[in-house]
Amino acid sequence: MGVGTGTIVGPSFSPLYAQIKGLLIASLQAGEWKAGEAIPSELDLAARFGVSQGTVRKAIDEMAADNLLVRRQGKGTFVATHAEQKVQYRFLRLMPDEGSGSLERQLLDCRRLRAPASVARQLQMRAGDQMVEVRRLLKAEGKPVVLDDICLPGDLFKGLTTERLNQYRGPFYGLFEAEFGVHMIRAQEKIRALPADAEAARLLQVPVGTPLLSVERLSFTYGDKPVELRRGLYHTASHFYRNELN
Amino acid sequence: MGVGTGTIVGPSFSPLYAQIKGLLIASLQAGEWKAGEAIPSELDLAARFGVSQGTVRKAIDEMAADNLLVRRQGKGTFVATHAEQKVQYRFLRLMPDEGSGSLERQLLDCRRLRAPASVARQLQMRAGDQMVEVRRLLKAEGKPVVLDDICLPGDLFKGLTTERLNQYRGPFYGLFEAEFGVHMIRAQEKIRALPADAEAARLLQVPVGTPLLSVERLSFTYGDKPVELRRGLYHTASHFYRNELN
DNA sequence: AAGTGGTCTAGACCACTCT
DNA sequence: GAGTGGTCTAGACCACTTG
Repeated sequence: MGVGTGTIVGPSFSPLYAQIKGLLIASLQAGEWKAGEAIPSELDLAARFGVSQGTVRKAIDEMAADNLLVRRQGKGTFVATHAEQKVQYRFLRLMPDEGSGSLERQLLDCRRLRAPASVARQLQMRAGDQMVEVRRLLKAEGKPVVLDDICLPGDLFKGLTTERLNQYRGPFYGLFEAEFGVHMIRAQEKIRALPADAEAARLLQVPVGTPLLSVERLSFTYGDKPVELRRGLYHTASHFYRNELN
Repeated sequence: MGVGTGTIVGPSFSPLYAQIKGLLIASLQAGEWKAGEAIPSELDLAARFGVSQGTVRKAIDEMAADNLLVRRQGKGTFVATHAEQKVQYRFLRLMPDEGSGSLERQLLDCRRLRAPASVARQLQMRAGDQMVEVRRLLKAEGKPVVLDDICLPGDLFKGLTTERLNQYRGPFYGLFEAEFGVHMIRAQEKIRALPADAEAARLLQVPVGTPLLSVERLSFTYGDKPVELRRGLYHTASHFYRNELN
């Protein structure tokens, strides 16, 4: 196996289960198991890595806590996916004041362009590299609620077109997994209150100057690689952003 | 011990470690160990409950993940507290665009009144029961950034006065633990964008109508009992609300 | 019945803190 | 050196799913 207790000078200690976790993440990253598929059983993995079941278990436990894997008793352990009913819209915190609140999608725009410096920096690209920009509305009962502006690295999303986006049922992140092999596993958001400018006011059908929630999201895939920069404007008259603090 | 595998009709199964966890939470709630104190060692608890160390371990692991306890290798396991440097402002997600961003507190008001119906309902009190209302500003480099309006049940916070609040160093939640034995362990927030009304505009020193982040927080103590309703108005010109999605 | 994840145990040893 | 939490093992048995 080649485990050891860490490097001579290094961060002093890396337990076996953490190393197993690293190997499993590398396999996910390499696409050895695809989104929604089962990974090998704990006993199989224990045999493969030459450790006990308990050690594999602890590695998988952490990955399940990180939402990288999903355990299902009696069935197996599966690669987490955004394309299933249960966790759909995992990253969307918008809730309606009343009602269930299913949202319709309306695509506004999808085009390729050169990344401006500010976007390139956050996505760790070079300024001028190709990127894809998608703009869309989310509507609740016909009324626009969210205006999204999504920036993606061009090299990872080569075949992305308006048609592909319109064909696909379910959230974008499901499409990104299935068609481009890009899994969003983590994101950070910066939230502010801003007045609607002319364009946002027109698209969201509110007066210019209406306070909107500005949600700037940077999403990461395996290895903390940033792969999406998204700016949402939320009209919070009959919806709110829900957050749980622990 | 009286463990068993659950009731005849009930939710079909309750593992030992979950029962241990329940007993430990009950002890916390009863005040057997106070905020910041050490609880007994894993071996002591295993002996007390008549189970193996591993079972106690799993119970404590979950409670540490829930931020109820803090493990410190070589020292022991401690009751989590809001009154220590490391996790200070655990529930405050406001970040400055640049700089470190230490905040000064300015108390505006602290008075007792009868709870209006809307507040009473959320705090599970009866309308007309006594409550305490605290209002305060948070300032960064002299400029007001947050206007908080805090509602607390009167019966739990009997001796709470302007003086006590002003004397105490550190976050309110530290005071609440030390003086009133009330631990906030979880909260949910509803966030909207709203225009500043006349009073908010005056206190936050912004023009009337300026978009503000409205953060409505309901905080819970052990047993999912709501014990604080807080409404914050955040001026997000040079600060933002930070959120991590997993 | 076979295979999966889930629980529980008992014991060994390691890493860290304090005295 | 003694006491604490942290890791790892091996094995038994339970709960759940599928054939």
